[in-house]
Amino acid sequence: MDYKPRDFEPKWKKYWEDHQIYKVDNNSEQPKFYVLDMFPYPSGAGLHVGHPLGYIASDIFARYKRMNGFNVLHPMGYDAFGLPAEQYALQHGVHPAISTNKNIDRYRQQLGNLGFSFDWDREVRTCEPSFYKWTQWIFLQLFEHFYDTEKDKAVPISILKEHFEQNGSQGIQAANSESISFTAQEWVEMTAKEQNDILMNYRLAYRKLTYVNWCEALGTVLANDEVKDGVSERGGFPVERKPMLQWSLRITAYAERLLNDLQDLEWSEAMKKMQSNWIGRSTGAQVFFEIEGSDRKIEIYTTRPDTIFGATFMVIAPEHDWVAEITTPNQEEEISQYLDYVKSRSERERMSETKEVTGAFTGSFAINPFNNEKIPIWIGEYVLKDYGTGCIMAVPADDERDHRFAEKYGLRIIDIIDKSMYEGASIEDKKGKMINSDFLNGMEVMDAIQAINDRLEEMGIGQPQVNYKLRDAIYSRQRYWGEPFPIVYDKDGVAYPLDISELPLELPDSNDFQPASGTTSPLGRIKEWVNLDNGYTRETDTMPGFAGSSWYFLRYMDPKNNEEFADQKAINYWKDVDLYVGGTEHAVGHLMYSRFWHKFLYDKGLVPTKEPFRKLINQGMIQGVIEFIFLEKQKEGSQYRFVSAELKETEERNGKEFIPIPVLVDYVSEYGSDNSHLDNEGIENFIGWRPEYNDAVFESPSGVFKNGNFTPKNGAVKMIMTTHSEVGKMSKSKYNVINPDDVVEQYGADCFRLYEMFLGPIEQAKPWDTQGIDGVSKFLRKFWGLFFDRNGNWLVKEGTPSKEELKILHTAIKKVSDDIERFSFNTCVSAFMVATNDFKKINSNNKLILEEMVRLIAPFAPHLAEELWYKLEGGGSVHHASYPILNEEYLIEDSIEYPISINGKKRATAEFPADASKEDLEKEAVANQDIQKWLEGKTVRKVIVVPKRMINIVVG
RNA sequence: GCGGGUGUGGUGAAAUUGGUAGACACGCUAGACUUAGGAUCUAGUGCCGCGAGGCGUGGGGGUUCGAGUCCCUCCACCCGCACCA
Repeated sequence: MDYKPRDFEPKWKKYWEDHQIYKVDNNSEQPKFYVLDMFPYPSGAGLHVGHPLGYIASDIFARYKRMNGFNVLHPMGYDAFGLPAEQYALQHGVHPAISTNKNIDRYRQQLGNLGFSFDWDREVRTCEPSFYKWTQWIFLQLFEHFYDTEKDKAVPISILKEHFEQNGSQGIQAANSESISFTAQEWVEMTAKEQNDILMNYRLAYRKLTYVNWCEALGTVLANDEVKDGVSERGGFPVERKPMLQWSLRITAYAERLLNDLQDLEWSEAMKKMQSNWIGRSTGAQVFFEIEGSDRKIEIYTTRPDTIFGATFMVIAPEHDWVAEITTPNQEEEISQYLDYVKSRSERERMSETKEVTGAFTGSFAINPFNNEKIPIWIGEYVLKDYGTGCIMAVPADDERDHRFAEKYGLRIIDIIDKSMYEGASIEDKKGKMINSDFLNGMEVMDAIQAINDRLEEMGIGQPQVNYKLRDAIYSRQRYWGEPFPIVYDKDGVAYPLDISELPLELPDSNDFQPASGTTSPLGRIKEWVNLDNGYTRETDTMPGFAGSSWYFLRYMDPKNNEEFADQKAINYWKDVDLYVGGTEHAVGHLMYSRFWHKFLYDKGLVPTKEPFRKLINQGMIQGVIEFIFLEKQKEGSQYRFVSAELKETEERNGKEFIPIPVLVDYVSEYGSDNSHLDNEGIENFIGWRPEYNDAVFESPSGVFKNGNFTPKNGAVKMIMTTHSEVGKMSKSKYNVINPDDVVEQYGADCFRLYEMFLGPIEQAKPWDTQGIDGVSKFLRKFWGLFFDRNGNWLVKEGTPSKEELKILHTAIKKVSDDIERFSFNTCVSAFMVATNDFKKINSNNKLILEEMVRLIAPFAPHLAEELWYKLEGGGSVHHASYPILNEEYLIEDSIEYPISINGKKRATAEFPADASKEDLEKEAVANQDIQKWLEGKTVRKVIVVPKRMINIVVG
């Protein structure tokens, strides 16, 4: 009987489901282990072979831990709200709820195909009211808290109110958007609206007029991490900066903790670096400058306060609040022209054209507090409104951008640092001796920074300050498909939270979910939902895609709870995620927000750990091969002409232009190789798929193909239309998606699992290669062949295993266990191959040995293992059996083959008893026949013996 | 520009603490079996060389009895960030 996975894989899937083999209990005496995958967006394209890579790895690990006596939480769910799901729904003209559910069903079926050990009873969907009730609830908790910078934790807003009533803003230590001061008396006399506005300045979830990333094409604002290179991450649409009244989360309050706690995480250095760069901590100083003819002082932030004597001008951001105020009448024209220019530029242009500095003079001057010199104040695009104070003192001698600006506008440059004693030091290195700097002269830069900071504080015009690049997270989206905000407004616009009894606030059903091109959200159009009987109105924006994913991992612990986001007992049992597997693309989005929410819940005593994800593994992308043929650029109405890759090369040199057209990989022969091409049949298929090219001419060195007729050249027997291959992301638009279902259909789920692992290290990107899978399939048949001969006869024999059999087995146990622990799954697979080959060689069919082998392979090939376990044991599930235990005794060798080297080059090998003494080995090695001829005429100076490893003879 | 990573046969890769480089596969070559082969089995397969032997982990240099592994330096590619004051 041959290995036929199709015969038994479905049977066991059903068995596992019927018998709830993977059900997880929260009440267990066993130690816990939480293995989590980043849950997928159920997009319309379905899963491709890249998605399961991480799921397979985590499933193997979960199964391994389970067999080792852990109570393993290994759940799966769907990140079903947010832009991708909604864009799909819009494109296909169906309601997002319907398309999302359809996509989920497809994902569920595809995932089910692969034999994962998920406890499906714990499935979560972020778009279900029972789930987002608690997303809304956590949002309200954020709304009801502020960040106490003294206690360094979140504290209820009621405490803040009490403080204001008694002391006003005096002595308040809280993270805020801007510093405000008022007395207790003033507070008490304020209207509800005024008080509310002040509280908004402190809430962890707050509403404020901010410059946001507005994406017209998507009809919504986006968070910073959703914008890449000035365009939206989803769809690549232009993004502009625009002031809007939006909800934000005060993640910046947690910046320091988010940075510091990275240190204890078992994440890759790259991942930690990405996060710490995103947080972007810098230390410097805040300095106030007087403005000539005004009693206001302008605040700047600098990391180089020591260079203040070289500050010959100031630059403030064009969006800075004070621009109008400090612009003098005769500069108004110029400034307003410049502002128009800035406005006309897209975010994209602003980011890509950074070499050219631009600006305009406001006409005002600041006063250098140390020498009373007048410093002209300019506005310039290169100063960002969001960072620091939106205003800098420019030191052209010590900053490249300031230098360019000064050169362009003819501003003064004063050298303030002598770097002559530091060869190769760059303009921005903090090295050198201060010159032209009054009381700082002669000091080293680092000392000067200290000295000037002290002086600033003495004079009361500044102080050391820490700054972060991290921005608060914009939390409003002007879209339909998201969690509604549990917020209502009175007629003054004061925001009130809904009571928990009113949660979930369900998303109203509507077929009018198109995003508006202006700034109103689709929900705003549902008047009966927005307007309440008491005259209050609802918030019409929805929450962003990252809302649900910021806490979903906690919900799996107790997914059906309707009283709490999860039962405290469950949370205290499962605590945190021990192993989290997912892609690097979430480095600064999801992973940052989750850590932030988790820390907030930690402050509230609702979770027992500071960090949600202890260990993180980033699976590499499985890339697809994209195949192109080339369409000649042509005049309107003329015939389509395609050429092969070679022809394109030559014709391009003659000035012709071509457009690469992707071809379905199914039509390409030998795809991914140097010889990838379309043959006659391939071209017919291509035309069938793209009928608009029905009459096109196809040309290659092998001939011409047109209307089904092939005219050969150079004696060719068929059309060879060479394609151009590229390796890239698998995507529907590139027609290079491989569906795991097809692979499972052909080879079986176990083979698919094993092959994806065998492909290479889990963290590495690698192209999908259709050829290699045969090797794994062959291995599975060989493994099966240890149990059955080709006629289906049972080969397994009872008896005492031989020493040799035990050695092969335990070598495999050691290798596989060690390699699972270090997430080296590709080498596990090769260890199985080695063991199988070895057993085959000695015709081993011992039952005790094979039982162990079946348990060893169970996490990798769960169906095969279950089938063989059933044949061996007659019942029970191998997945409830224990993992094989290594007995080192079986690995001990009687004799060892030593390599013998001369001056480090291997010249011979020889077998010696394992317990041979160093002296004997030395003597024997030198006496070795093969070695002797190398020693002729040489003197042996030294012999190095590393027991059980090697022998090296040093000659001179 | 800054930060991180990678570089090993024709290909995917292995080598866990400095100790036989290329395990395990794919591919390729030859052979066996077979009505057939895109099935199976056997042998071979880093490169150069008939051979003895030499060379070999991106290049160059160093430490060491011994370096893919450690140090210095240069190069290439990939990823992330990028006017952050």
